[in-house]
Amino acid sequence: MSDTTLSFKEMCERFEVTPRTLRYYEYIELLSPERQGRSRFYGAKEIARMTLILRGRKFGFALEDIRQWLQIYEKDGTEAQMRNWVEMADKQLLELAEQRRQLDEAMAELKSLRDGVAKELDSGA
Amino acid sequence: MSDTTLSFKEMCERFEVTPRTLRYYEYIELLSPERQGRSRFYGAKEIARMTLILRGRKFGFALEDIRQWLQIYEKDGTEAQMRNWVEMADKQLLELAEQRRQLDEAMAELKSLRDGVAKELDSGA
DNA sequence: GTGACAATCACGCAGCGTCAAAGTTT
DNA sequence: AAAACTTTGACGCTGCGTGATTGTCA
Repeated sequence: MSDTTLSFKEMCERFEVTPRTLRYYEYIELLSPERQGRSRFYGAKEIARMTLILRGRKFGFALEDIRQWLQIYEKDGTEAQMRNWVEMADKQLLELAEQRRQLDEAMAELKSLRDGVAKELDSGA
Repeated sequence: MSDTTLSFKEMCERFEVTPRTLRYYEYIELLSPERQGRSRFYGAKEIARMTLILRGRKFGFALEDIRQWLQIYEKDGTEAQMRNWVEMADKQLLELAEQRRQLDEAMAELKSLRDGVAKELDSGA
C-alpha cells in the first residue's frame, strides 16, 4: 500500500519471478514478509533481501550460500565476516573463471564441428 | 572380453563416470548394452554413443536433446537431418555466447563488489 | 454472484549421489 | 569362505513448474 510496501503480486512483477518462487523463498526462510491474514506484504527490508538474493543467483551462488550473505549484510559485517565474504567471493570468482574456460572450449569445439558438417553439405550435396 | 567390448566397470573408468550414471543412461534408453545374465557389456556402438553423449553434455545440451543427435549420427545423416543438426548447433552456439556474456557481467560485478569490501577492510580496519 | 487473485498441499522434472540389501563369481 | 563386484530398488538433492482444490475480497 505505502511506497515501500509491496503486495505479493507487485513483488512478482518487480523482480520478474513467479509466485512459486516467492513462496519457495519464504518456505526456506530467505524471506519473511508480514502476513495480514493470508496476505503477504513485503517491506523495504524484504525488498532489499530479495535484491541481494537475485544478485547472488546471478553470480551462481546456491541459495544456501546466499543465506550466509544476507546475515552478513544485515549485521553490516563484523570484520571477520567481511574477510570471510571476500574469501567466498574469491572462490566464486575462480569457479566462474573456470566455467568461462570450459564454455570457451565447448564453443570452439562445437563451432568447428558445425563448420565441418556445413562444408560437407556445401560440397557433397 | 574382446578389444572392443568393455565391462561395466571398464566403461566407468574409460569415461570417468560413476556406475549410477551408466545405469541412468540405460534407464532413459540412451545406452543399451548387451546383457549376459545380469552383466552388462558395451560394444563399439555403445562406446561411440557414450562418446557422443559426453560431448553433448560438454556443450550444455540436455540429455533429451542429445537423444536427437544420436539418431542423426547413427543414420549417418540424410541431408535434411544434417541441415537440421547445423541449425541446432547454431542455436546452441548463440545460447552459449549469451551465457558467456552473462558470465562476464557477473564476474565483473562480483569483482568490483569484492574489491570494494577489501578496500573497506584495508582502510577502516 | 462473478471474477480475479490468493492460499495450501503435493507431485513432477533433470541428473545423478548415496545408501541398503541382496545376489554372483571373468 | 571371504573379497570383490554387480544387481535392483528407492529416497535425497536444488530450484522451482504445474496442477488441483479451496478460500477470500472487491
